[in-house]
Amino acid sequence: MDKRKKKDLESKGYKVGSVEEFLGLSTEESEYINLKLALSEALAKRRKKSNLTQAQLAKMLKSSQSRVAKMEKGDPTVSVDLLVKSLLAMGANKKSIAKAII
Amino acid sequence: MDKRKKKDLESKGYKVGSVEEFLGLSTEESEYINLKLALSEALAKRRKKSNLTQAQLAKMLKSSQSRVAKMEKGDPTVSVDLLVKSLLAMGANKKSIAKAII
DNA sequence: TGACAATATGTCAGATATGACATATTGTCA
DNA sequence: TGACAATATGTCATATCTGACATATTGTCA
Repeated sequence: MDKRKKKDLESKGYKVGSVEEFLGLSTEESEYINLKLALSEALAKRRKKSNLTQAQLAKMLKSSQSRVAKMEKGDPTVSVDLLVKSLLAMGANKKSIAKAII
Repeated sequence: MDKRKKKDLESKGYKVGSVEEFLGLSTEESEYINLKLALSEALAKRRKKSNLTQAQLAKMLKSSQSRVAKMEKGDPTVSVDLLVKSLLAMGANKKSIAKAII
């Protein structure tokens, strides 16, 4: 993770640890964020493929447009749980989720 | 998902929808539970491979023995988020997580 | 350009997950 | 068997996530 990337993430609202930690190890953090972003993208892709607006999808998921937007943006207030449940609700299965993550 | 399985899950504290829903479709629910159980098992396996007790792992994760036990049991109060974060903290990467899910 | 649809961002009350603790159960071995 | 280690279960205050709403920004097309 380079400085550019860090700024990107911070601008999205992530706290990316202290400078020491950041310059040191913690692939752990970046792997987590990466995994989430992979799911986010999979969700957006699936929605677009289905020709749905965020508002329409939100209704299907019994959620709200704003939360769908946050999901697709990888907002830090969105959990992996919510992403996974949403993907499953859209017809994804374990296998396709695993594929999206790799 | 057969009746046996349902009872299993219910005995673990899951509410598996109404009878109608249960007898009908909702692969969605079972896929979610399945995915969680896959991560649970991966976690337990990894811990045992590392010859750690739940208490030792809990310390590493800044969690508690009881929560680790719940993670490994696939307790419904444990989120996919926590499972993923824990696996990453134990040295897993996206790829190995994806593999565990499939 | 303006007008309208779609998406993004900020905030918050209520819902859910979390670590921690107590305690119960199970496993192991002398 | 008893004693001790490991794991499981129940509960709760606090932390985090969620849907909902308001509103801002961006996209599109006549």
